[in-house]
Amino acid sequence: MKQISRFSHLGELSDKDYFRIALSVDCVIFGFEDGELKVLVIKCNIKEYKGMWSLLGDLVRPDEDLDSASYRILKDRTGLDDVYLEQVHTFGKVNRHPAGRVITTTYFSLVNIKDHQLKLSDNELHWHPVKEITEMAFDHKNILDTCLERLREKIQDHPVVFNLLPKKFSLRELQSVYEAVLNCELDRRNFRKKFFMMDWLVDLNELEEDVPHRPGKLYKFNSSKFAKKVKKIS
Amino acid sequence: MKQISRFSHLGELSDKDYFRIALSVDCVIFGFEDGELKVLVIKCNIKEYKGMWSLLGDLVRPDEDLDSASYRILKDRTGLDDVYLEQVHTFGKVNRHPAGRVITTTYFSLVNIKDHQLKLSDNELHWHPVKEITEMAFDHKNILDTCLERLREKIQDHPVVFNLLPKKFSLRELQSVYEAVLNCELDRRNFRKKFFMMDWLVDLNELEEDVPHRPGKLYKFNSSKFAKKVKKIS
DNA sequence: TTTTAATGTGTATTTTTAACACATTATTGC
DNA sequence: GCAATAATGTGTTAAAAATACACATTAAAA
Repeated sequence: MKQISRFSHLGELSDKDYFRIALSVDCVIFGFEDGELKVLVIKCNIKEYKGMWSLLGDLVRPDEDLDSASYRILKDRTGLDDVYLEQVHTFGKVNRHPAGRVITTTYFSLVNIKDHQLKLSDNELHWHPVKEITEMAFDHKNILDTCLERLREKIQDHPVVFNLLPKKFSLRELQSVYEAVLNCELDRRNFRKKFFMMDWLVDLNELEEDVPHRPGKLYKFNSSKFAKKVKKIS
Repeated sequence: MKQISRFSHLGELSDKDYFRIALSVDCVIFGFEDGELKVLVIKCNIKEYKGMWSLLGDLVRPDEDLDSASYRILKDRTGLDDVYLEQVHTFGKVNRHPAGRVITTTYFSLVNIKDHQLKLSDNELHWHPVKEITEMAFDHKNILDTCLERLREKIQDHPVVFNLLPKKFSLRELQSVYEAVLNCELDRRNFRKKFFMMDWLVDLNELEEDVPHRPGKLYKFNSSKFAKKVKKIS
C-alpha cells in the first residue's frame, strides 16, 4: 500500500493507525409475499447478539468496488443476478460493532421472493415480515428503518416496485405492493388511473389463473417508456 | 483491535487484509455570495491532480464517529460551529484515489460565507462559483454534482437554505438563494405567497439598509414553527 | 422634481389530487 | 343449473395546489 499523501499533513497519526477501521456493506433485501413486505435476515451468532436477526453483510475486499461488494453479497445469498440495488447511508458510530471499529455502508435491494426459493435451504436465512421486526442485532433495526423510509420515498416517483413482483402481475398485486410498502390503503380507481397515465405498464391481454374469483388482466413493466415526469402515488 | 468475529467465515482472507482500506470524509461546503451559489475548495497538491480544485476532506480517525469527522473538518476549516451538515453518499470505486484504496463518505454543508471570512487567510482555500466548476481533482466533480442534486431536492420541502443567509434577510435575498441553487427563475408573487403560507418566516419589522433602491422588509427564520406539511417551491 | 428600480399585493386559470358508486365477470356452493 | 359471493373494471365531481399574470407604492438617484 502506497502512502496516502493527500493526507500527509496529519503528522500526528501514522498511516498504520488509519487502517484500523474496517469497512463493511449491509444489504436490506426486501421481498413481497402474502401481501406483506418482507426482509431477508439471518440469525446472528456473535455472543453479544446471539440469536437475534441481522442483515446480510460482509466486509469490503480491498480490491472490489463498494457497489460490487453489495452486489456480491446479494448474489451469494440469493443467487439472483439482475436485481435492484441502491445505496442508502453509511453508519459510522464508533461503537456500533462490539468486535471493533466497523463502518458500514448500507444498500437496499428489491427482489421477487419466488425467484430464488431454492437458495433458502440455509435455515439461518429467513424472510421476515418487516412490520413484525422490533429488534435486531447491532444497529440493524436503525438501518432497516432508514432503508424502508428511503424505499417509501423512492416508489413515489420511480418505477422500482416491479422488482418485487413476478414478470406478469395484476393491478391488484401491484396495488398490494404499494400498500404493503407504504403501510396504508389506497383508492383502487385513483391508483389504476395513475398507473395508466404514467405509461409504466404493458397490457399482456392475458388473465390471471388459479385465483378464487374473477381473474384480473395481467400486465408487465414497460421498461422502455420511463415517463420523465412522474407523479406521486396517492 | 479485536477480531471481527462476525465475518470469521471468510477464512480465505486474513483480518489484516481488510484493514487495507482507508476511510475518508469529504465535505461539499456551500455558500452564497453575489447572487451565486459557491463551494469551498482547496488547491490540490498531489502530483496526479496538481493545481486542481478539490473538496475539503480528511481521513476518519479510528476513535471518532463518521459524523464527527465531517464536523471536525468543517470546524477546522471554517471556524464555524453551528452548521447544517448532511450525509449524502459514499464513493468507493477501487481506483478513485491514486495513492491507494480510499473510500470516502461525503457530506454537504450550508454556511453563511460572511460569518467566517477571517479563516480564509489560507489562500489555498477559495470560494468558487458552482456553475463555473467543470473539472476537479479525483472524483470530486462527481461528488459535487451528487451533493448539489441532493441539495436541490432538499430545499424543496425542508427549511435549510436559511443557513446560507445572514440572520436577517429580505425576501429578495431568500428568493435569490433559491434561484441560485435551482438555477432557474421563480415568480416573485408565488414565491412570497408560499413562504408566508409555510410559516417559516418571522417579520422583524425592520428594513434593509444601504441598498440602492427601496429597502425591503427584513425577516428571520422561524425555527419554532416547522410546518409538518411542506410544499414544493415553484 | 422627475426618473428609475426595486418592493408589495390579488385574482383568474389550469392542473393535480381526492372522494366516491355501480355494473360486470368468473368462481363457489347449493 | 342457479344463486350468492367476491373480486374486477370504469367516470365524474369537488377540493386543493400550482401557475400565470399587472399595477400601485416607495425610496434612492439623477
